[in-house]
Amino acid sequence: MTTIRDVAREAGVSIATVSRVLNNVGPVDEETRERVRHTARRLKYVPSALGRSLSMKKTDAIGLLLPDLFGEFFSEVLRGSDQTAQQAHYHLVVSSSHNNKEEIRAALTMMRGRVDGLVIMSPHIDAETLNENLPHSLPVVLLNCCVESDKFDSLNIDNYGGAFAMTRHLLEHGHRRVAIIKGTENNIDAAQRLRAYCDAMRQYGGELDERLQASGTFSEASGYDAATTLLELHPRPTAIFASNDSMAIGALSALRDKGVEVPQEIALAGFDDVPIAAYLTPTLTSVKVGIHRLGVRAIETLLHAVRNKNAHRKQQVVLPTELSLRESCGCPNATHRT
Amino acid sequence: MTTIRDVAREAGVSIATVSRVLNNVGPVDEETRERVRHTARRLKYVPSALGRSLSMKKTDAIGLLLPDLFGEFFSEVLRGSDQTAQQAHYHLVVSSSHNNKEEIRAALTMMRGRVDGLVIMSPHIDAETLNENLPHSLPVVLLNCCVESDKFDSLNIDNYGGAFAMTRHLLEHGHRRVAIIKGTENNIDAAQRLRAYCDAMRQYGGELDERLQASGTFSEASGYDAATTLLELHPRPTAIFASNDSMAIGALSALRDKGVEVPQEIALAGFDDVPIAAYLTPTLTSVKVGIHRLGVRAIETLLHAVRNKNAHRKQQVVLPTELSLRESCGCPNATHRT
DNA sequence: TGCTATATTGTAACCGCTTACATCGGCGAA
DNA sequence: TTCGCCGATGTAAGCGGTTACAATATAGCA
Repeated sequence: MTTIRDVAREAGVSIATVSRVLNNVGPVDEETRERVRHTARRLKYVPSALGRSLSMKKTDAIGLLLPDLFGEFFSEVLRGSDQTAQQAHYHLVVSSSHNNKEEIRAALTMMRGRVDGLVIMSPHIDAETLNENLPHSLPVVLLNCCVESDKFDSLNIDNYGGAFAMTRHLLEHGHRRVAIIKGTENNIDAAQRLRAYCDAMRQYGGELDERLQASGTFSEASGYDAATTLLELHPRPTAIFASNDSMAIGALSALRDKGVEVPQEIALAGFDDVPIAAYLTPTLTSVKVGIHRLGVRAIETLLHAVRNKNAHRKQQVVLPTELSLRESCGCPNATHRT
Repeated sequence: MTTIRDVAREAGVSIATVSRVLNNVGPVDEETRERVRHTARRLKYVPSALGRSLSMKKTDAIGLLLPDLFGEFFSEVLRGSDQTAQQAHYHLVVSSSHNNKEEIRAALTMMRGRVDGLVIMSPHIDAETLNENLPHSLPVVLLNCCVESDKFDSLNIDNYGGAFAMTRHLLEHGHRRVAIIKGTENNIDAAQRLRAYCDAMRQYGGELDERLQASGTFSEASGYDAATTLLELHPRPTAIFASNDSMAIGALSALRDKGVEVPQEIALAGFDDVPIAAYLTPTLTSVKVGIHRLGVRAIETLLHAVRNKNAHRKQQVVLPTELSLRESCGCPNATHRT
């Protein structure tokens, strides 16, 4: 692999001159410039990002830590992030499936020195672990983490607001036995959504019954199983609120297999509003989060921190949600495809 | 940020000793070892990946170039890749939306020196561009690229075989007017699938009619539109083969909106067999590619190349496909959920 | 002609790490 | 005792860049 020294030798100049030419900095004689350019091209020279990073103390890369990569949710976050990072000429170093502190710790140290900043999406992390494993100077954006600290920028989905609004919406359809398919145990999103569901049920005359709270793990399969379980109840719930769209899709499948009409016999709603929600049969009512935008915002926030060398005032933002009302909840004038 | 020098100074040893302790290499007195370890911990020292990479000439990172990040297909490839890379203690540097040569070129040089190897998934790249922009020594695995060269490891989906089998399957259901929703123009996968469709139609008594070949771009929306167009034909097609699952999902949605029963009035099949295919209504018949496995294989192949310093014999592999027969094609004993 | 300002280029230090080689005691064998 | 060996540690040369500073040449000007 050709280095800057090879180019310098071939062009008969010093490495400083080569560097100057290639970075368009400092005065260089036009003829020399041309000669260096030509030599570099001839030798197919490409500067090593590594050497540059080391001496410039910046890597032009940012790390993205995700708990998982399964399903449309993460894929959308990633898409938004990649797009935004790329526009700013940054690279994305992705790392997923960090489901406990130890894995997170390992990932954090692995990223060390490799990236200029970090977007962390981890329902399991706490402020202490972060402080212990991150240099104070490294810009970090927490995405949907349950860390309450004004030392970090954070972006959170309004889980409570969204779930509350959706539960209330279902209740306003006249349902009283509204079931919920819960998300993964100990998951902060899952917990907040569940709490909102309970509060709304209590507040708007829903029938609060523990048996209406089925367990799930945010996967299609768990949604399928949960719905199957719920169908065995007497009396059956008349509406099901799945804590995310994947489980709603699984539930939908189960209901269909059992010959239950949605929304006529049982209404259904999800959370996240993934792109395919609008293409399901029936179209799926969901809590719109703006996942792609979430990724975009995360990177934007991080880049801002990077540019200010992390000396800026940290912001804790809660992104509002809205309801995407479609057929599955029984809305008469459902928006079909948005 | 503390460096190895800080630790050395604090511990009263040379940087060489610190390095030896931290890497468990060479003989070090037990007491010294303990002292260094303790100092490192006290100073919260974490070796910089950058410095290490530069001197070791390896980055422990591999690059993944994707054409896009939209939908479950890429998300699954990525998931398989990440999982495999992580197990081998490698990082993934992801970069997407490279839709023309220039963007690819840019991405290739950006990756330069940053990664130990590259997985390239690009329907648009050609061997020449690759050779010109990559050092000969850099291990590369081509994923679904239309490059015919024994200079590169490559992994290809058996587009032709899969599409041929699916078209044939639809014809064997008794359909003669089988329509296809084509993929993005100039896309190699799209072209191969179309060719197989035509061949199968010709060979097994299908009605070869250009109007049965609707345009699409691999997105749900384009599938929706294509199906809408196809429904206006007289006579209508009795089966639709979408070139990927996203378009099949869009088509399904369109058919339902028009009150067309699937599979009774029109049979439907997709390609890729994304995870949710088994959860749709009706469950979607598709060509199973094993997307996750594709990502796994790509990384495995690449790591093999990395370990052999790219001096191994390159292999061109075509991954077989199989049919996942479910309800949407009208199969009586459809596999429901696999 | 001598002096200074300026344009161009080179020298070398540094970024943080690994590692080949040198150094230095201490110990067993001749 | 003396020599060679070995274990423990330090020294310094890279890895591939950037850049402050020095050096040189050239031109402008008094």
